Formats: sequence, C-alpha cells, structure tokens
Amino acid sequence: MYNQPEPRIVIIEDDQTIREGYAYLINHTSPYTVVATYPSFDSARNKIVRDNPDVIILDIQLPGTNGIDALPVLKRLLPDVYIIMLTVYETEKTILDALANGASGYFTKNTPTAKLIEAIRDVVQGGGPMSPDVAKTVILSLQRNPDSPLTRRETQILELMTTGKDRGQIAKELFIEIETVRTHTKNIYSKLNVNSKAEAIQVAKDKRLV
Amino acid sequence: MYNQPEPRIVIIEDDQTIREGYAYLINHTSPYTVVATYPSFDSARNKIVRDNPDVIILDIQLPGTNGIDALPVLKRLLPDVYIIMLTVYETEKTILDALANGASGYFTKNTPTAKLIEAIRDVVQGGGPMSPDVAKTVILSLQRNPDSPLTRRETQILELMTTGKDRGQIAKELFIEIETVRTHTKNIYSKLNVNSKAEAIQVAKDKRLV
DNA sequence: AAAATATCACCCTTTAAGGGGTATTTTTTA
DNA sequence: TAAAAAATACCCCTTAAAGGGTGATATTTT
Repeated sequence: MYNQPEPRIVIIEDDQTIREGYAYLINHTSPYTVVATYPSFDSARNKIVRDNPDVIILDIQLPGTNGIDALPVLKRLLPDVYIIMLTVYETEKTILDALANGASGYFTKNTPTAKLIEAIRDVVQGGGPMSPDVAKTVILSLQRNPDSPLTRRETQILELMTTGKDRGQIAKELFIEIETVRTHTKNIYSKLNVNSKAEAIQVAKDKRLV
Repeated sequence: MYNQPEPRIVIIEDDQTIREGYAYLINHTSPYTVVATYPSFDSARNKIVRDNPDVIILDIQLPGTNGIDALPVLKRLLPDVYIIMLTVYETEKTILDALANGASGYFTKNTPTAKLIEAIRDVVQGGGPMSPDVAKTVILSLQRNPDSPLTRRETQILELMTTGKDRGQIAKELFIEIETVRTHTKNIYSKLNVNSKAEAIQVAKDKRLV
C-alpha cells in the first residue's frame, strides 16, 4: 500500500482577505497544502491544470466568469476534482444549480476555517459536506407541502404523472383500472383548479405537492 | 424577552444500548433534556404528545411502524416538532422519502453523540444538519449526468418538458418558434431512443439528464 | 352512521404530440 | 479559418392520449 500524498488545494476567491486567510490557516493548521490561489476563474483557467488540485474551493460571486458557470469547465478540465462552493448569498436556485453541476460541498462564507478543513477531509473521503443553512435549503427543496389538498392516492398518482407515465402505465403500476386512474385524475384537476396533465404537473411542482 | 426553555428531546430507537447511550450523553453533556425514550413508534404513539418534545430522534428500522411511516403521523400530532432521522442502512430512496416527509436532519448510527448534540442545536436554530455520507447521497440525487448526450439547449428544453410545459409555452419562454422547439424535441427523442414526451421524461429522470 | 376515499365504466370531442422532410444561420471547436 | 456542431424555422399529415360529463359501488376513516 502506498502512502496517499496529502490533498492539494486551490482557492478561487476574489476577496483577498478571505482568500489569504483560508490559505494561511489551511496550510498551517491542517495536513493539506494550498498550492495556488486565484482572485478569479479567468485568471485560474490556464494554470489550474498544472496546479493539479484535488480540491478546489470556489467562490460563487466572482468577477468575470462566476462560480456556477466555472463549475462545468473545471469539471471538464479536471474530471476527478472535488469542488467546494463558497458563497455569501445563497438562493435555493443557486445552491441547487451548483450541486446539479457537480459541486461536492457547499458552505456560506461565515464558515470557520476549521469547518472548511473538516469539509476537505469529508469530500476526499467521498462525503458531501454542507453547512446547516445550506443543508436546510436543500432539504426544503426536497420537502413536500404538508397542507396538500390531495389524498394519499391522488398524490401518488400525481407523482407518477410527473414522471411521464400515462394512464395505462399508472394503472398497471398501482394494480388498478385505467378508469380509476382517470377518476382520480379528474379529482386532482378539480382540487388543483386545472384541466390538463401539464397544468397539474406545473402546480404540483410549484406547490411541492409531489 | 423570556428565556427560552431548553429543548425537550424524545428518542425512538429499538436498540436499547444506543437509545440509553444517547439519552445518557445528551442529558449529561448537553443543555438538552431527554424527556422520554421509546423502543418503537407504536409504544410512543399515545404518550408522545404529552411529552411535548421539541426534537424527536427517530430511528428508521423500528419494529411495527417504521420510521418513514411514523414521520407523517408525528408531524400531524406535533406540527412544530423537529425530527432527526437515525439509520444504519441508507438507500437514496429512504433518505429522500424521509426528507420529503418532513425530517429536519438525517444521520447514520455511527454518529458520535457530540455530533448529534450539534445537530439538535442546528435544527432548533432552523438548520438542516446531515452527516457527510447522507449529504453525499442527497447531493448525488441532485446531480446531473455529466455524460449527457444532449446539447445545452436540448437539456434546457427537456427540463421544461418535465415541468409539464407544452411546445407553445416552451417556445414562449425561450423566445423561439414552436417549430424550433419541435426540431429540438425530435433530436432529443432520437438521441434518447424514444418517441414520446412521456418516454423522454422517464429517461431524463432515470439517467439524471435534467 | 356519515363522510371521505377508492374503485370501475361508457359516451363523445379535441388537441397536443409525433413522423418525415428540408433549409438557413450562428456558435464552437479542431 | 475551415469544418462540425448546434440552434433556428417551416410544411404536410396522422393518431394516440387526454379531457369533459355522468353514474355507481366498495372500502376506509372519523
């Protein structure tokens, strides 16, 4: 068994204080090495492959190319790199976009360096660390509306509708007749004040009914 | 300003060692109070409202009613309670189901009590703590397939399709003609080897293309 | 016992979707 | 900078799936 070399870190963050602060503390209080820091993605672009980082700490609000747009590029340049996002303002969409595009972790900027170092350890071990507020947003995005007007069966059928299944497939899956599925569908439409599958799916997503 | 009373904790966990271990350590090393512990949800059902907990630590694998099914019932009984799930085996579906049904946090059972106490603090402060492995699963569930055969535009259109929008709405939203949407749709179908919107959505969900 | 939920059936109408073909412009990449 | 890929747009024709209306019985929950 070979000794794994300690992870190499690159920080891309426009605020000099934060950038240098994290770099200093990671270098001096952790086994990891910050091999380079950049104030923007555009300045990192041509050098980062040679830096050969294992983990990139990437700010979202950057001058020029922002962190979200940088993500897929970095992933293409360095397919195996772990990316931890850093941000001040976190909207649900931003967070979800970042994660959808391959971020491994997500923290707000008030995160103490010690937590960030923990996070680096977690990602290289295959985990997906997030600060509690980010996790909360993610959880919320997964959570259903507890005040749904739909019954259990209706919710179930609506959910199957959102997956693109048609009446026949839904009926088969639930071991009921197509006509029963129709009846439920009509009740769903009436409760949601819509009159098409498409609208129902939109309301469902909108109100987190499924 | 009144002093907030310290959070009251209930633990529902069938393994006596774990149950009593957590209870003891929470009571003795944290400001929180474990007001009751139960070996099953069924045994907790009639008493838990009187326990008036702020946070419930809920095991998933329970004799009788399992933790996932217990979740909605607990939420109805105690609408404002925070629930932290505890589990040994975590499949993606289990985790996502738990979160969809109102869990506030999610940990695997090897979690040290200190982390659990941190988690209790986090949830009462509105956060959504998860252990890194759970977070990883959640992140993975949000992540797109990096090897999608679709172009950017196609992905965008497929995504809009999954939200139930029809050609017309998609065209309007993207400021292009309906016929262009059609062309993209045809290309999507051909790349995904399908020939209907429904199938496309199913493949999209299946392969995490959107 | 009443109310809510879930089940099944038949009529008829409409429309959004799908197949096939062609062509120009813009953007990306080698 | 030339070639390839992606994005844009139009026409013809066909049909499956969806939707509206109405009525009825069985099962569960409260």
